[in-house]
Formats: sequence, structure tokens, C-alpha cells
Amino acid sequence: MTRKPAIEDVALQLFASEGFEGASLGRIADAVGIRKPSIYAHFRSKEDLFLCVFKRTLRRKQYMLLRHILQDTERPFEETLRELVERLMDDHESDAETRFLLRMCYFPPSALHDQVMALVNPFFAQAELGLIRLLEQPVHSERLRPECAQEAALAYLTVLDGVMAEAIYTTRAKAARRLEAIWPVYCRGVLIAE
Amino acid sequence: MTRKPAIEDVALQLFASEGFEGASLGRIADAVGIRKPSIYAHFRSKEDLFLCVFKRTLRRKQYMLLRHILQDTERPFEETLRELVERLMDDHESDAETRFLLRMCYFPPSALHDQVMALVNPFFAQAELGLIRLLEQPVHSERLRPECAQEAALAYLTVLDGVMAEAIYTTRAKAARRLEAIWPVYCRGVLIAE
DNA sequence: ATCGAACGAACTAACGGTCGTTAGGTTGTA
DNA sequence: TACAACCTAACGACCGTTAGTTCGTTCGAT
Repeated sequence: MTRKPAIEDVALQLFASEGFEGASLGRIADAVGIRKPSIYAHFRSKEDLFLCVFKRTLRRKQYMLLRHILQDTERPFEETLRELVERLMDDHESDAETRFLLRMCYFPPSALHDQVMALVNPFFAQAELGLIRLLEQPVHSERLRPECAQEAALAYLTVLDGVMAEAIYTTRAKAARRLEAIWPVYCRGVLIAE
Repeated sequence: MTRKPAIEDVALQLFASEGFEGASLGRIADAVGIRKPSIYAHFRSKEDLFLCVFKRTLRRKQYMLLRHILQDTERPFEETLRELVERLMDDHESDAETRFLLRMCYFPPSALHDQVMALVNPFFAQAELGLIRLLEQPVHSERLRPECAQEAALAYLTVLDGVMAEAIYTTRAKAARRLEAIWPVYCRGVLIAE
């Protein structure tokens, strides 16, 4: 019965709340209930542990994102997109995985900056492409202002990050206020006026 | 000839690029050109050094922000607000102060979380109030959709953070793309249709 | 003569990491 | 069925390094 998954889970939590440099292997081991050298039975180094956790998290989130976006393409896209923001706000509050991912995308450990960005860039590119694919569906693009699918996708990502920013530095409740304020603005801005 | 300002400047830069835990007093001292114990002639501890730098930065940014927002209230507010985003993108690229402030608002050193937030919250509240005060000027509010100054202010802050998010994790150029995409959306969303 | 900035030396604690060993389960062979 | 061989997770002890911090002293300007 290996403690490997437990190590990854605990590392994720501590990396999310203390950062890479702030989370020591000793405290990770303590929280798992093992001794520090035992970690090296499963990971070659602290950096290796970090990258394993990071890749796993990226994989899961990518799957979740694309599934959410492309799962019901008939539904009005505003509903799908707004629900996605709300879901990410919930996730940010309840699971450390989202907090970890956001933190490390913003401020990766500086020694691993290039490696992390080489993973993150395709992730963001995929998300943007998925959004554009959704908005270019005829059902939706005929409701959008002309030639505007890519702009609407970019604008949405901006809204998403802006709301999540508030979730990071204050609370879910205040982030929800931001969403209430900007969502009608976003919709009026990208939809054809009736 | 005291090295105190130099220490603060270097600490700012290293805190901005490596984080609080990632920046050591030894490397700060090296970059200043002094020895590590000399820092203690000016600051009681690493945390004290951090808080001094943080307060100074907050003070300066607050002054800059309010000045920018309320300096020419006759000018169309879209111009003022868009220029502010562009200015912050420039600052983020060129001066470490903006990078430091953003990083530490998002992810303060966990031991100092409460102290930092007690400083940051009034800062954000002031910024929001300044924006509302601008938008409630009759010249502007008559062009806004009715009863919408506060929403327009909140939405603007969301846009701002969303654009800055891209500046943080990629580049100024990609952040500018976001601004291009969202700015017409924002304006259409808050202004009365003509 | 005084005062503060800066220093060398040194402290304790903690860091990431290595090594040789142990305990428990699985497998190979007879 | 028996038992040795093997594997692997976990461990205690410990390595060299660096962290933040303290202390007593020096040095230059007032």
C-alpha cells in the first residue's frame, strides 16, 4: 500500500497555500505521516514532485474545461460560459487543485519557469481554441456581432480571469459581485442588439 | 550615506521576481553590495523589511491611481480608463513595483497574510470609490445606462484584472490583444446605445 | 566624544538530499 | 509445502548548505 497518491495530494495542498519555496519536504512528509527520505522512494527531487503534481493537475483541468465547453453545444452559449465561471469560483473555494493551478500559472517557481510555461501555454491555447470552436457554431455565431467569435472568446477569458482574480485575493462572495456586474456588460457587448 | 533606500529597492525587485520565501537576505545584501548583517541596522527582521517595502509601494500606487482617475474629470471616462489599463501594462513590464504589488496582493507571504490584507483591503476600497466618484459625475453618468455607475466601476476593475492577469503570465503584447478584444465590449456594455 | 552604519564571526534551525538498512509482501524453484 | 531470493516502501542517521538572526567591534562623520 503505497503513500504516493497521499504525497501528491498533500504536496498539492501545501504548494497551493505556501508556494513552492514555502512548502518544505519535511512538512509535506509530516502531513502525510511519513519521514522525509521516504518521499525519495517515489520522486527524484522536490522539483520532480512538483512537476508530477503540476502535470496531473493540468491534465485534469484541461479535460474538465473542454468537456464543460463542448458538451452541450446547442445550449445558449451565455449559459454555458457563465456556468463555467461559477463552477471555477466554487472549485477555487473548495478544492486546492484550482488554487494550486492558478497560483503556479501566475507565479511558477522561478527555477522551473520555462518548464512550467512550456506546459501552460498549450493549455491556454487549447482552452482558447475550444471557446472559439464553440462560438463559431452557426447557432451561436448568428447571434454574435459579425466577425467577432475570436474577440468574444478573448473577452470571455479576460472576464474569467478578472473574476477569478477577486476570488484569489478576497472571497468567493466578492467575486460573485464582480460576476453580477460584468456579465450583463459582456452579453450586451458581444450579442447583436435586438 | 545610508544604503537603506538601496536595500528597499533591491528587496522590492527580488521579492517581485522570486517571492518572499524565494528571496533571501543574503542575496539581497549581495545585490546591494553590503553584508547580510548590515540589513539589521535598518530593519528589525525580514518581515519588517517586507512590510516597509509593501507599505511604501501601496502608498505610491494609491496616489498614482487616484491622481490618474480624478485628474481630468471632464475628459470622456472611456479614454481615462483605457489609458489607465495601458499605463498599468507598461508599468508591469518596466517597473518592479507594479509586479511586486500584484504578486503580493494575489499571494502574500502566508505568515503575513492577515497584516497584508489589512493594508490591501482599504486600498482596493479606495480605488473602487474613486472610480464610482468619477462615473457619478453628471457628465459621465448621463452617458451611462441608468443606475449603473457602481456596476460599471466593478466591471471595469474586472476587465483591468483580467488584462493584467495575461500580462502576468504571458507578455505585454498578449495582454494588449485582450484589451483590444474586450474594450469595445465593455464600452458597448456600459454606455447608452446611440 | 558620540552615534549610527557596516562588518566578521558565529549561532541555531531548517533546508534538500544521500546512504545503508529494515520490514513485509511477492515470486521462483524444488 | 517450504524456503530462499527478491523487491520496494519506509526509515534513522547524517551530509553539506543556507536560512534568518545576534553580538561585539570597527570606522567615518558629526
